[in-house]
Parts: sequence; structure tokens; C-alpha cells
Amino acid sequence: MVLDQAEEARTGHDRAGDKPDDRVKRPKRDREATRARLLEAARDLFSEHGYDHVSVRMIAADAGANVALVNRYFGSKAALFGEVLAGESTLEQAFTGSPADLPRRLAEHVVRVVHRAPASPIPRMLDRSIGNPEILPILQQHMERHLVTPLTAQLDGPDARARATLAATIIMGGGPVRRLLGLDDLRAADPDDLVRRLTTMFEAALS
Amino acid sequence: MVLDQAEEARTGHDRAGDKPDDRVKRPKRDREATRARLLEAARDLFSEHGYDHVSVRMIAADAGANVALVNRYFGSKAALFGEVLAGESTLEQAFTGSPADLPRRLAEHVVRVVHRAPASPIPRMLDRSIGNPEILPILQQHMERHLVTPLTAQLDGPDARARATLAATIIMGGGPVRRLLGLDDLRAADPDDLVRRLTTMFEAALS
DNA sequence: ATCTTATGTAGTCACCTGTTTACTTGCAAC
DNA sequence: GTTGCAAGTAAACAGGTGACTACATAAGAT
Repeated sequence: MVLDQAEEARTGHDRAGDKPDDRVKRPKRDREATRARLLEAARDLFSEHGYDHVSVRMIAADAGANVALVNRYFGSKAALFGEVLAGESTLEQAFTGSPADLPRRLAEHVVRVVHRAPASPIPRMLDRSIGNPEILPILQQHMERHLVTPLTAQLDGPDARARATLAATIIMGGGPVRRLLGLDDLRAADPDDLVRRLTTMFEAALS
Repeated sequence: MVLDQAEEARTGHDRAGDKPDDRVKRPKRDREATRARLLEAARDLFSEHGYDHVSVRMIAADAGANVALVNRYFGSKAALFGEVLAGESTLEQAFTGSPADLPRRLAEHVVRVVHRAPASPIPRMLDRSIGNPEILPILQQHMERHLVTPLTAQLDGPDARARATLAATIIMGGGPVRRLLGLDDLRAADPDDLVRRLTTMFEAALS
């Protein structure tokens, strides 16, 4: 993952679980390592329970760090959330390729997410944290940057953003659906048929 | 309202009179009126800010009642939320009519919601309260009863529930979209074109 | 070996949460 | 009037929240 690579570059070694490396110094007080641990713990907990139901004390405990370090390193809980969110982007690959195949690639992305055993953390984080006004601008900016803008860029004709929004409805609807209805019914269905239906849906949205 | 009638029957409020008395007595201490005020305040606040960010004190203040009455009349904050949710159901009308027109009616429902000036309280309540595990079963049951079950009932063939879930994705996606992306782009687009696209999308989902 | 820097720690602050208890008050039947 | 009961109230309970501050301590330079 990107974050681990960044940390590795700075500290010069892998973080957890490896044996001591004599050639590379590994101080017991390692700012970057602690920061990375907090970031990872925050990512896991936010995606599991949503922003509101994770306290900074939970994050610190999970990372084996002190509570005060959250505010020292990230400024605030909300800023930490923002940094976690900026860490990755899931559906980039769906946007790379010929625009003609875009609907099919989006459909395959959705089906892939449905069948992924442990749900992707970022989408989960999104739909479990939507209610909070404090991080609303952060979420808005994220969706704008990673979904609407790249999607609109691939569209021609009038109302490009409206059509992108329509497609986004399907993608973002997956969150509440997973949480409130469950994915069992979707997983039980034929994946190829699902892709076909979703492709048509995205085509209708994007024309 | 329905709830008032039910409550009246339960508590036997009018039972004091020997026979049905249509003269409406309005004592200063009116259990039913206070209950109704709390219910209404809860509905407004929950739909505005979501379950987590509304306190029982806010509800009580808005209703001009004491905090303790929330628990006295409804048992708990979560139970109050459940009662509010049971109060209404928005998209019933989309399910009545010939199954052939179902996609178009669903499409029109979505466009209608998009163009409604003050957003419908119930959908807002849903997507702003999704994160809370305490009321998750209540929300699940509501969606099952008011969306999936009636939708599935109108479908033939295999994987009926999967197809209903697919359609539900579009409907439920409207919540996060409204909150994170805004509806301006959709409102700016031609409504007829929107209905056409959505109809095709629902058709592809439900076949 | 000493000093300096910054990483990590414990404790505290002021506030908010849902819920419960003990209490007061209004109303109607006797 | 007096009394009984339901409606309404104030206060407290037990706990949790994010943020902050004074302090201890390990690492690296001198």
C-alpha cells in the first residue's frame, strides 16, 4: 500500500512483525512508525464502525499509542479522517481505457466489490460516516475528485455532470444496500447476468 | 394521524366518558398532544441531522416538553426513532399499477424526489442515520418491508430479489448522492430525458 | 558524560450523552 | 374540600467525548 511504502522510504524498513535489522537503525521512538500505526488503526476502525462511533481513544489503543498523539500528529480527529481518506482510491482502474468500454468496466467494478470477501474499507468508511456534518466537506471533496470529475471527463455532450451523477447513484447506492439489505441476494445471482444488467444501467445513465 | 388513533385505543384516553364524545377536550396536561409534539419534533430533527447528531434534549426542547418524557413515552431514543420511521412510507404509489409500467413509475418517483424543494424527511432520515448500529435492525426492517418485499412481489422469474436489490441500489443511492454531490446537476438537466434514462436503468435492473 | 531535542505519557478540562429517580403540580372524581 | 392519580419537572447518575497541558524519557549531538 501507498502509505506503507511512504513510511518504509522514510524509516528504511518494514514496520510490524519483522526481526531487528542491524544495518538499518530502528529507534524505539519512531515518529513515522507511530504515525503510520495510528493511520492504519484509524482506517480499520473508521471503515468498521464509521466516523461517529470511533473515538480517538479507540484508535490510539488499537495503534498501541497514546491518545494525545492523535492530536499532535494530525491536529484533530476530523483531519485524521481526511488523511485516511486521501490514502487510497479504489475505482481508478475503471476510468482507464477506452470510453466506449466505460459502462462495462464500471459494471465489473461493482460486481467485483460485491463479491469481495472483506468489504473494501474506503466505501465502507463513506457510507458509515455520511451522517456527520464535521467531515462532510472532506467527503464531498473526495467524491468530487475521485468519482464525478474523472467520470465527467470521459463524457461528451450536454449535461455531462448530470449523467455522471446518475452513474454515481448506482455506485454510491452500493453502500446503503450492503448495509441495509445485504449482498447475499446479489452474490447468489449469476455474475455474468449481473454485469450485463449493470452495463446496460450505466449505459443508460451515461448514454 | 394513525399513530394517535392507535395510541388512543391503547390507553383508552376517551374511555373516561360514558359514550363516545366528539367534543374535543384539550386539557393543559395532554399526554397525547405532548406525545405527538415529541414525535413531530423527532421527525424533523432526525431528518435534518440524522440519528446520531440529535439528542433527546434537542427533541424535548423543540417539542416544548421535558427530557424525561421521551423515555417515559417511547422507552428510549432508538424506540422513538423506530416509531417515527413507522409513521410514513413514501414510495407506495410507485408500486401500485401494472407491473409493465413499474420501471417508469420508479423513474418518475426518483425525478420527483430530486425536484422536491424540501427533501422528503424519511429518505433523509435514512441516509443520515445509516451509520448507527443501534438502529440498524430498525432501518433494515423498514427497507425490507417498504422496498424490497413489495418490489420483489412484482417480479417474475429467477433471482427476483437480486433484481429488486439492483433497483434498490438506484433508489437508495439518491441519499448519499444528494448529500455528497448535490442535486443541482440533476435538476439542471431535462426532466424528461432524466425519466427516460432512469426508466431504462430500472428496466435493465428488473428486466 | 552532559546537554538538547522531540517523542511519548498521564492527567485533566469542560462538555455532552441517554437514562433514571425523586419530586411537584394540575385535574377530576368522590 | 379532600384525595388519588396521571402529567410534568428538576436534578442527578454514570459514562463518554475531543482536546489540551505539564511532565518524563529516550535518542542523538556535543
